[in-house]
Amino acid sequence: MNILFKALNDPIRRAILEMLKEGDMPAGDISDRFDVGKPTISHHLDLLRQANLVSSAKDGQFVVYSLNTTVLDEIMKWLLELKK
Amino acid sequence: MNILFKALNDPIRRAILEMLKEGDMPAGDISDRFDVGKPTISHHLDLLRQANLVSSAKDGQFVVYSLNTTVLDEIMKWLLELKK
DNA sequence: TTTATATTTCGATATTTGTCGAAATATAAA
DNA sequence: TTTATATTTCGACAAATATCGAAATATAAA
Repeated sequence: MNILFKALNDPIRRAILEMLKEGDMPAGDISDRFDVGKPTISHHLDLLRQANLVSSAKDGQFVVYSLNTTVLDEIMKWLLELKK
Repeated sequence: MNILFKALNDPIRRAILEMLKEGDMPAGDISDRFDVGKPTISHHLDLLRQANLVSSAKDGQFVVYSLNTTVLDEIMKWLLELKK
């Protein structure tokens, strides 16, 4: 829960998730769309993976990232509980 | 959106929201339930108010805080969009 | 008016976080 | 095998954040 909110608490990471919604993407392509260095994006991707919001798979020299939305249910459940 | 996720990215602030779900509460009573100082809680309450997650009303010498769940819709909408 | 209680503001500090360039690792292409 | 491309790891640094004690502010009680 903690790590989930932490992962979502950054505009770049949220934008990455929105991008991955349109389809899987290698790290480099993700990086190209932001004005920060590759090591920074790599770090953001690492946090997203720790939160289980993305998964990654190696494809040749590329590392392809995919969105995983199932963990979002946890947050939604928490939010809905608060609204009850 | 940014400020909302930021406000939710702290276990104490989330616990405060859960407490306020059970009913309005003055700052002191909230503070009593945590192992951090009153200035710290005051700061957390300030962040929650900035995010519009709580409102406060003065009642004599007390400042009573109330939960405001309407802004949570914004997050839920964003989460649902991601799952589409 | 003086004293007590409730809360916030201020100033300082330790920790966390986002960022970078350089170096390391891994795979592909020449 | 050498060179090029993709990505991550490392080490460092600046900015943001959580926390505290002391002081300031506001209201209530004596």
